[in-house]
Amino acid sequence: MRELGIGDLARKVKLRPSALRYYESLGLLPTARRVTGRRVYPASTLRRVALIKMAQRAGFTLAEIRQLLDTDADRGATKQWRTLAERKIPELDQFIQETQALRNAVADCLACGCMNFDSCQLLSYGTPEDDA
Amino acid sequence: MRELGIGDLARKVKLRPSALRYYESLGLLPTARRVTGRRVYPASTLRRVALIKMAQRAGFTLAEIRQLLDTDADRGATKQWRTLAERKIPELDQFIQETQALRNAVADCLACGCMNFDSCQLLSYGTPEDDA
DNA sequence: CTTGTGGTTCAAGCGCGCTTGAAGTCAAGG
DNA sequence: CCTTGACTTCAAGCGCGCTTGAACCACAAG
Repeated sequence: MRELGIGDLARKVKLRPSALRYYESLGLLPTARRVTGRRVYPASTLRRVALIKMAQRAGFTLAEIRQLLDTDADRGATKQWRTLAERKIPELDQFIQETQALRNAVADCLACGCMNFDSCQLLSYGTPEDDA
Repeated sequence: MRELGIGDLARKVKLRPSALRYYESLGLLPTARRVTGRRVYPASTLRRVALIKMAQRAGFTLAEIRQLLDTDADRGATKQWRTLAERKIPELDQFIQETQALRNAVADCLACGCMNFDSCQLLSYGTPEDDA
């Protein structure tokens, strides 16, 4: 199976066809080949949608993802992508750290037997004593 | 400074006063004490807002965070919070893994000198060969 | 007293990421 | 032939997380 209809693709990537059309309209997916008016996708689209979903989970907006994926492959795009990527890596790092902290906090808090997250004695990070 | 007005609090936590009022309206923050009609917050609110923001970044909805923080501290709430927390920990773990993967992918891709994320030779993960 | 600053409530609006509805096209099956 | 069902386009709608605007209130400085 080297090609997919929009329904098949949607089922595989667990999105609705409408979402895929929406992505196309935003330039997140290249304009699909049409066969008697219907979209037909190459199998490689699976990978692309997987990337989109992953980036999305990591907090990129669809507009940013569009830049990352560089659908139109225009001349300056490579540099654009590099700039965005360089900007995003430290953001991702910080994000990962924070999420780790939250995960551990939740786990510790469960272990300590406290009533709820807010009242847990173990938690102290993240309280801004600092700035004005 | 043990108590804060809404403007002070907003400045410290880097949110707008409107967001704090909104949180209160959702039950995310306890109904603030009023002094001649105006909200006055104890310093502990800083910590609470920090928790809210952290949980939010980790992909919890405000409704879920409300449950985690258990504002109303009702009888069954402790169990509710534990259930939610237990459900969320593996989600957070998976999320962290995925974000790590993305971070590394972006970094590798930058290093490999490819044109863009989609065309990078190094990337192969995340392609669903599996299910129907 | 007046003006300014920063609060209050409430309802409406906005941006994002889709979804839904209306109206139409096409291909296969009974 | 006629239905069924999956698709098409386009515009409008929705839920979330706030923001904004209108109308009002309270205290402080000039």
